[in-house]
Amino acid sequence: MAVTIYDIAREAKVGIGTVSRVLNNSPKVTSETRERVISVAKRLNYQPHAFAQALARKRSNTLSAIIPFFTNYFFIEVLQGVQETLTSLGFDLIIHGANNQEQLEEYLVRSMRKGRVDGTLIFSLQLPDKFAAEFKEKKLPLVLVDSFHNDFDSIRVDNFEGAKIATEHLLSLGHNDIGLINANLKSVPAQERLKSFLQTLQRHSIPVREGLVNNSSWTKNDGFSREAGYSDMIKFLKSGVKIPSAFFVSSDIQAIGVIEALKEHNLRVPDDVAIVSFDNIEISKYFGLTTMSQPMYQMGELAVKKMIQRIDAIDLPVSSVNFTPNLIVRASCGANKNYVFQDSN
Amino acid sequence: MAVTIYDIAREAKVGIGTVSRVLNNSPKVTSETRERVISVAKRLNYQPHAFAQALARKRSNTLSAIIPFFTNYFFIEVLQGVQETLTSLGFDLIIHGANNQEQLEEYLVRSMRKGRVDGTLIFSLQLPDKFAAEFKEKKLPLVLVDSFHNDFDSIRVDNFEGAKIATEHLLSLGHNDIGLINANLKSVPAQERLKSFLQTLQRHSIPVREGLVNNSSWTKNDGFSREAGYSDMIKFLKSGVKIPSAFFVSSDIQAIGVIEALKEHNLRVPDDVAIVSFDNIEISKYFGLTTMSQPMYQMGELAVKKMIQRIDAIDLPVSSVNFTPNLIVRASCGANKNYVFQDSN
DNA sequence: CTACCTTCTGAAAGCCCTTCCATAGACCTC
DNA sequence: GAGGTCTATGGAAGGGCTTTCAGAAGGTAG
Repeated sequence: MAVTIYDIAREAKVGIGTVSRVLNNSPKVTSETRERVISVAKRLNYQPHAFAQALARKRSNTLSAIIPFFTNYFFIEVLQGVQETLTSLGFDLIIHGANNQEQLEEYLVRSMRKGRVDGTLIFSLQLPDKFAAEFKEKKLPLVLVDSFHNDFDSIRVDNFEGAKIATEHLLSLGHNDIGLINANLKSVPAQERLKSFLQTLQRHSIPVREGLVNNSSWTKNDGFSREAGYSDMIKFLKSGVKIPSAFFVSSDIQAIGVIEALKEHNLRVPDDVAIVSFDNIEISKYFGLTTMSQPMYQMGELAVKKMIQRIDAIDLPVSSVNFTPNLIVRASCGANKNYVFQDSN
Repeated sequence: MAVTIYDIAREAKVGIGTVSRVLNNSPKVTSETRERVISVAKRLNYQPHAFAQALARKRSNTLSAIIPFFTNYFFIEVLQGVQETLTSLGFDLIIHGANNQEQLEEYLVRSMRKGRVDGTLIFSLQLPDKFAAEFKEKKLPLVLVDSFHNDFDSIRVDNFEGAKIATEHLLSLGHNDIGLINANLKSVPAQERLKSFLQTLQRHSIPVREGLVNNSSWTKNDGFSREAGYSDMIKFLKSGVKIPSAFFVSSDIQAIGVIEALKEHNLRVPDDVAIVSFDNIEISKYFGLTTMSQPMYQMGELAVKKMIQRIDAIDLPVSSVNFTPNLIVRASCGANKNYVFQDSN
């Protein structure tokens, strides 16, 4: 039924070895037989059987990606980078959306199934120690994106540098009384963004008034949510602390809630309060948010390149890359009075 | 190096056939030998080799999904339904993001590679005739989501019913002068939504004034874009036609542009103009859009179920399912004065 | 013309599994 | 106790490919 190399061999009056050699561009075939085989293969509309190839080659040319389920623009973008790079290399991508620890582990087990995939990409999820050990021991290629582990390649965003740029942007606009609406300090990015915010102000000798630093106590999504931003801002407004002229908010999604809360108290953004946030998720453009953009596509691209290197040489020294986020100036900081949002910005 | 059933057979002092039977839960094994084999397999940390299995079973237990990368939220939601259902069935999902016709075709070719996948899901993309014929001839399972072809199973949203519900919702709120901001009529959903809008008004004996029906001339994304909504609304406002009390807008993303345009002309939503749109994309809740929600997760779920059926019986009659969208009442129609958006609604 | 290389080729082995087939042994039956 | 049935089991075959290996064919040199 399906065309195999045996069919081609018969029709072209050669052996199967020769057919295989032709199809794999081995140099040791006369151009005459090569032509003959190729023409027969075309005529029969031959398609190689991927699994048989993978079995014989001990190489599947597919990767798996484990992702916290992608309601989030960040992943789509990164994924696009991953996927296009992979395609250009002839690889396939198996997607696993994990909503919780349990699923993550199930998918890790699957990814470890011998031969199934050549490597695994993990996005924004903490690698459990148990699996770290197992991947390491079995020498299975693993690359972390937006996550970190000492023993594996990782690609992250430099939260430190990003928060610094964001804070300095506000400083450069003349603000010298700046508040912080942060996520929950349980999250590493929140810790880093806080630390960098404080250090930057210190370096510029700007004091931070009591009550201006607000770390979220929300646990859901580590406080990276609209709800957290909204309620933390409401809490601040009710605290009686004098409102600063600007806020650095640790994520766009929180900033949306923050703006909502400000609006309810008749405070306009940016006229009364300037806002700079972090992430540049898709909807931030609809809100005119000035924010720190992560080079998502490139991160995906690089993740794949690292993975390929790792597959080819599993014992390469581990590397960790930090991407510096870019400042996107829109309306919320007050610097771009003419901001009109377009589908492309 | 890697543990195979031969290793297990040797250690457990049985034949490989027995090992295989145990691992596949065949009933014809004594519980005694079963136990022995299982304990050895556990001890050796045996993992079956997926490709060898696929080769022997002629079944790969993986599907491919071809997706337009730009439709973001819709497909992500659907995908979640697809992926979770698939996982529960032990299937894997290979993702192909197609940005253009060329890529679509490349991925179709890949999906047809013998044995690679058991079936292909196509999202929101038109299946080229050439491939339709080939899939049909080779009897490769194919299911279309948010797309249609006579020869294959498809799962869609009932645009007709949706537009009717949306229009009737506006009528029920007392509007009897309603405009339409539609996408480009090149797109089938736009055609259906227009037709249903007109028929519904006619059925209720509501006349449609000259100039109230606005079909977009944008070609990018068939006019399903914020830009199109914005500029089509601006054009309407400049046309001199008296503004109706409500608009049905053919997609949420357009509605966002429409609202922007209205705002610029100092028209408030819903006080001056009520808006109902279509899709219920994620960000619509941030804008308080009253809209028609598509049961995206369920569509994904059903797509998988159909696919599994199709794989098991390729000659089943072709089926086409239409999901009826749900009306989500938020602020933009004026019916829900208390709407406060929450992360969950 | 023989001996020796080279180059190309066919076929077998191997990748790891499932499944079919034949057989050994247990158990019945008359 | 011979003949028959049934069940559990071992092992070969087969799935489609790559790769190794040995040998055929052709060329070169002495």
